[in-house]
Amino acid sequence: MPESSVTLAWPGKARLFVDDEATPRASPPEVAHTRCGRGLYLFGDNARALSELARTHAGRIALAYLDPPFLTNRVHDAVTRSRGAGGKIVRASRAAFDDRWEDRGAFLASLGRRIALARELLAPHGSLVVHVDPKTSHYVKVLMDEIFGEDCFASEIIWRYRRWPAKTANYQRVHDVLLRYRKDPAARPRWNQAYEPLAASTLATWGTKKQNAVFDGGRRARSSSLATESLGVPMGDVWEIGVLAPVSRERTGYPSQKPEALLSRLIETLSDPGDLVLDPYAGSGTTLAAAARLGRGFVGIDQSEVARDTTRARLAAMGLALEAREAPAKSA
Amino acid sequence: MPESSVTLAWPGKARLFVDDEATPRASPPEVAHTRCGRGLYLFGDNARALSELARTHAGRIALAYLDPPFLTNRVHDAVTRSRGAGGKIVRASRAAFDDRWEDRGAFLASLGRRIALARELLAPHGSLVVHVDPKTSHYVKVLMDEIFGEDCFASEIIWRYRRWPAKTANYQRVHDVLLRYRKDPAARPRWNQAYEPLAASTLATWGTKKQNAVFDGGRRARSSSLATESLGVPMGDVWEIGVLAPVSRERTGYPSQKPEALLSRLIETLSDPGDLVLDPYAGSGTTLAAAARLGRGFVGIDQSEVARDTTRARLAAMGLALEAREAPAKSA
DNA sequence: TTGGGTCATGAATCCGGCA
DNA sequence: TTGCCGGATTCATGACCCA
Repeated sequence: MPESSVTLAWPGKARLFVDDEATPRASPPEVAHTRCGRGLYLFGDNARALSELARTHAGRIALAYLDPPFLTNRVHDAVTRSRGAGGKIVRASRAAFDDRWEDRGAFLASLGRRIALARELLAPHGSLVVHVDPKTSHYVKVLMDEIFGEDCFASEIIWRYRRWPAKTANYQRVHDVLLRYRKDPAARPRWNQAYEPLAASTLATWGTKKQNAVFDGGRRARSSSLATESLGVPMGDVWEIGVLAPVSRERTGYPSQKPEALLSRLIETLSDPGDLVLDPYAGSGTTLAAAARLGRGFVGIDQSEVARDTTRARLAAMGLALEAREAPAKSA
Repeated sequence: MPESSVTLAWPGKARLFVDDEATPRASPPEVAHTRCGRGLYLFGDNARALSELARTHAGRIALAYLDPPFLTNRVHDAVTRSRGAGGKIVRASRAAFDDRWEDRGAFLASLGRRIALARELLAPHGSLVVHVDPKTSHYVKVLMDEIFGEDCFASEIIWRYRRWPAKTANYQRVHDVLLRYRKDPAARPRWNQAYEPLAASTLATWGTKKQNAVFDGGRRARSSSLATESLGVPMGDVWEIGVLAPVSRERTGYPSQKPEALLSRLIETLSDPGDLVLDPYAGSGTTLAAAARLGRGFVGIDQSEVARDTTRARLAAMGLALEAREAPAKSA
């Protein structure tokens, strides 16, 4: 069956793989490379940075995590708090990233190009995860089917969270979507099996012991309970992880910050210690922090000064310093 | 922003609204209309049946639920169990529906045409829900954005279930996707607010009392706990509902049968008693049974004899009989 | 150290006021 | 009329304090 025969079409789609694309803002001309422990941080436009990495990191990335803006058509601010003279808390906000686009086509062209560039850096056993919301996920999935090939699609992961209620005549949105693709479905993938707790109904009937399917002359009989402890159910594709609490110590003030628990689960299951994790939309640096904590190397990219400063402070708090700049590689 | 500028493209997409489409099998030539209490059952090709309904039911449907095949490229069998001579259980299987397609384009053309036809039957306050899996949902969503207009998109509902764990080097799939669109975003929608239980952490801190945000001259002050009981948190778009247990009383043997709890939630929140619910892929009749139980009228359509027989038995068990055939309406 | 009670506050959505 | 802005609403949850 020719599965990839259905694709997205829009005026100007050809821009997708052209360097001179319509980005919301002028990008800084050069990419600054900085070391940080076993990690690397690139300050500059991520498309340009990914192109440069092709010379040094092709085929070396175990996990690429992309958390692009969600096509909100707004500028998002970072909020910093400090104590003023009278002990009063003073709030300041700086633009962290610009999520305004000419139209959906421009958004998809920009994202698609970066996905394709990041894909080139993946090891055969590697995978790439894109984090989106349920308004954009469908377009992005069809685009990724075209870029990767549909047989490389691995999972639609649902991140389910709880948050403040809003009055609306609709089911309230309480999930994000993570799309995972593999570089090469023929290669043995990186995979560290994780488990989640048994359902309450299972615990009531079976306790924490393993169940064993019993067959009676080809027919299914009542399962028996084994002496072995169950590890739990294999991790599913719906993850219940809390959003960052407003007063969480983890919170940096950077908008759209993701919880480290989410990234830790991805990194632990999809990479081994010592592997390299890539985040081209590094933002507050959650991916890099989680990777470092789990003994993985990392490559982070962002073009926003607020993002760079936030990440630097965050890694410094972990004892990792962004070192002095290396000479930027000449752009290709 | 011209949002609908991105659409799906495939060879032969023009077939979408043409009557002579590529269906996997020849469809029966006529549609048989049967009454059933306050309900209506149409036996025959659902595209033809929906066209016929345009003459009698245009603008009358509060909720259309479409549970099409998931592009599995297989024939799905219904299994019936009966006791044979020696008291032994004898199993028989009959083909229930054919889910083989020339390619994805043919599948989308067929489904899209039926979605467009069902849309015509919706009341202004009505909505249409398509039930798919995470492999097809993305294509269907982009198609529906084109049919309805993107501002009519209401929710991506995640149905999360638990099932027997399988060993696989991937996150196990434990969810289906339901896409909801509204006919007219300007009309006041049918909406009966439902609630789910408060989170454990909230119960621990606040009990079952409502919280109240307090503002002190524009600035945020400490929230207070009110005397009023909280109703719980408004229903979200991730629903945890068990699949039918293999031995459930509800189970009919029809493949792909959905739990009545899932349909009941949709019907209760999106329609009022006395409203009409439509299911063009009626299958085992879950939607019709749930609608009847909740005091809604229904219109069911299916072209499979197994489906019709299963539905008839199911409704009969509820005290509803499919009456003798009416004269089929002449096709347009 | 631990556990219970209290504190602080994010950000979706609606609505009313005002330009 | 329409569109923008800011106030009101409301759970969720880690931090913090104290015994």
